[in-house]
Amino acid sequence: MNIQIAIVEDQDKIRKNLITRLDFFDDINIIFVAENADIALSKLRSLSEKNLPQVILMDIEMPGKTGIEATLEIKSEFPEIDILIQTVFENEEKIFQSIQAGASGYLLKDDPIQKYVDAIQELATGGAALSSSIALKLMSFVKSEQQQKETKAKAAQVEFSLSDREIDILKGIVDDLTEQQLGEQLFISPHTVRTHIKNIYKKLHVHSRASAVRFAITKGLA
Amino acid sequence: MNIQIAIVEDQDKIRKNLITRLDFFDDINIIFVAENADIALSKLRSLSEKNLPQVILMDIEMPGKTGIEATLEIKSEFPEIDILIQTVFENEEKIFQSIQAGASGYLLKDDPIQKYVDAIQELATGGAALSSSIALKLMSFVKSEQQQKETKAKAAQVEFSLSDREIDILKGIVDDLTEQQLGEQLFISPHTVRTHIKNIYKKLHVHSRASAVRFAITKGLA
DNA sequence: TTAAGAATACCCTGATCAGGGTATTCTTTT
DNA sequence: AAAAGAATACCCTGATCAGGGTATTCTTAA
Repeated sequence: MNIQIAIVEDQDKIRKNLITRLDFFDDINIIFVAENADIALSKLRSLSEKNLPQVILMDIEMPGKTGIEATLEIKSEFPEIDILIQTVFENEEKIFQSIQAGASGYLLKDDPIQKYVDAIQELATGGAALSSSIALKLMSFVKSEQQQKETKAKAAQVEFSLSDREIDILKGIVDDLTEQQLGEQLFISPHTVRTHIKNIYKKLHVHSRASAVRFAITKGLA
Repeated sequence: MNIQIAIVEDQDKIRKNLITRLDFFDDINIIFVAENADIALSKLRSLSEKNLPQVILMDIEMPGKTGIEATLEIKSEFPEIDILIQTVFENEEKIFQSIQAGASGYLLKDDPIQKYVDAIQELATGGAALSSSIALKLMSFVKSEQQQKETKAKAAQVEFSLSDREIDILKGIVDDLTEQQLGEQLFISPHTVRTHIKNIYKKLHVHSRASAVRFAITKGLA
């Protein structure tokens, strides 16, 4: 099948290189090339809907509007166009920003041209495309997103050296139990609960249940 | 470069199919094949460290231990082995579980064999490999993960119909201000603060600052 | 235009909390 | 054997909170 694409890239050399290498593939038609985001946008606006590119190859580092800003704008005006970000740097921050902005893929500039072609084809058929190192970063993000919560809790406990018993008490505070109720639940005197709470406050440098709850939840101890 | 792999797959047909198709590639050596997780584990244990496979192709749907459980076990015993999950279903839940368990890649069984080879090579060189539809799911997860946080806060405010002023008060509670302090900060009488707090409690069905803080933070209002 | 909601303000009372002590027992570490 | 930390328990006092009212003003929506 034939895929219409556009290229947005400020550097002459890279742009020309891309064109010649992609031109080699018969099923990929480069319908326009722009050297910055604004030119790209005005070209897009001048096209009739049925002549729009399906995929835009977008450089991330550009003078003026960055590829991320351009992606945001293009996606809001032309949501059906898939954007394939290309960059030389594996900057984690930028990767997430691009995804946020609505990019459908992320390639590194030293990926072989076949990768580009594969990626373009996958985007055109409704998938996403990621360089393997980018995929790795994404996966570790997803992985840590969960694990961090678990690991973090123990780290916080160690950092503030709360004892196991104090964690019990802290959880009770988060659950909004009175000293009385906590005592009953843990089979200790409410006086003891009070003592524990005082010690917890000292360790966490807080002076109220409200801030203890805030601490516990934000540190993942709840 | 030569890559040593192993295959864990319960279905005879698929297993044989994989073997013949992968055998075609000279730089991929299948050093063993197992029909379930336990057999795979014992084979791994019988090998000396330098003869371990670099990559294991793991079916996710298997009788007995699932591919996810197997991945967890293998990764804890042999962390340096990369695991490439393969499945027929694009089950979101399973994808995340696999990543959690430590898988380095995720393929669909109808991906062409070249994808398998590419994926194996990328894993062997330290990257990750994802089918394009899986990549898409991952990206939307990452995307929504951020956006949800923003959207959620307003949704919660609407859901519990807290007024803007009540949100001010709620934030003060999270910041551990007394009624007195809150009054000074918002230029209103502490009595008024009290009234607002009572109304907030009624709307949120809570009866203390601690639970209000918990609510505010977990709903993203803080 | 009338009702409802939001923001303001005040009163009262009992409950709970916060912070200050002190003390005993047990385990663990030095 | 001594010191330190953790868990237990009790006392006291002033501060703050929670929940129950009532009331006025203003805006917005029915």
